Amino acid sequence: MNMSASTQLLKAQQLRITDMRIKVLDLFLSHQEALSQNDLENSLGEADRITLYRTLRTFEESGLIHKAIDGTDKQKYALCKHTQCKPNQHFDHHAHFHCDDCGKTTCVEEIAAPILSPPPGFSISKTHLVIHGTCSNCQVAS
Amino acid sequence: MNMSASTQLLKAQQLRITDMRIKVLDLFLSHQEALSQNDLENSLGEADRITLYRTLRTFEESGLIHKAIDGTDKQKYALCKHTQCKPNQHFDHHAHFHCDDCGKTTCVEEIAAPILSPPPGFSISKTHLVIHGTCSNCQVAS
DNA sequence: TATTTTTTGAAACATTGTTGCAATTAAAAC
DNA sequence: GTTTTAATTGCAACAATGTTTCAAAAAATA
Repeated sequence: MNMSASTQLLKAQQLRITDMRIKVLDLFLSHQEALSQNDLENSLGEADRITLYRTLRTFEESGLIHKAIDGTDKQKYALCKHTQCKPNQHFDHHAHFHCDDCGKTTCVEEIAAPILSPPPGFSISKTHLVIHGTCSNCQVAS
Repeated sequence: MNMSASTQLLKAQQLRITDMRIKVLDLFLSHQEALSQNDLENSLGEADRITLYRTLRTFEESGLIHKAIDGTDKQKYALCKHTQCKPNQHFDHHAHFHCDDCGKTTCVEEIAAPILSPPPGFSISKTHLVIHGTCSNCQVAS
């Protein structure tokens, strides 16, 4: 029996294999851009909103996905490079690009968030770099 | 008759002087950190939620305040250096610091968001730099 | 002070975040 | 392949936030 990619990922994180988790993970695997809870709900049909919410939290805690901060008021998530991220310990230092046109947010692995020296008295745990602009898709369209 | 700082600011932006606007602007003037709609509601007492919401939108459009992106799902706003920002044209390039401990978000004028060259096909309108960590206040406390 | 234009406040509704709990299901044990 | 055990789900319920419409109230102007 060959396991799907999503099943394998779940196994590797020692998470129970459930329908919702497979469906959600499949969606992340098949999408380039970061997905919001709403995006996922739309794709999933009539899945339970609360279960989805908890699934996302579980995935984030296990290091499967990370928040893609893009300056909007909607939380979006993207797949982690799962080889690096561990439970409660993320290693996603790349920038996120948010298109003002289509609203999609994507990871930009090529650009890293800068490493800063904290001002006196402060300590820094993580820096995020958010880029706003127009993506190549929308650039062409206009 | 001497005009208050908030009245002057409103006048300069050609906004009508109303109670709500003065109160909200006074709050921004007297706080270091960025304020969320909820923060403001708490300080304002029983002000109308919808009016506050619209006041913030108006202020942002006129260039009085800007969104302080901090990676949380709550929108927060901070005063602009009003000499630079104009309606629909912001010049706030500084980083924002978010304290994981107390949750406060502050502008870090000393640190600027990096200027990046866009990947082929993309265009960049603005970059945001968000710093997470512990502020000097909370550092001492722990 | 009267007129005009903007702003406010209420009602109403959608979306999102969040918890508690009983029913269900997955994994482990037998 | 059942049974047991432990985690997950789905529902109810609630709080916070975002957003529009429209008549009433207030601010600026004449």
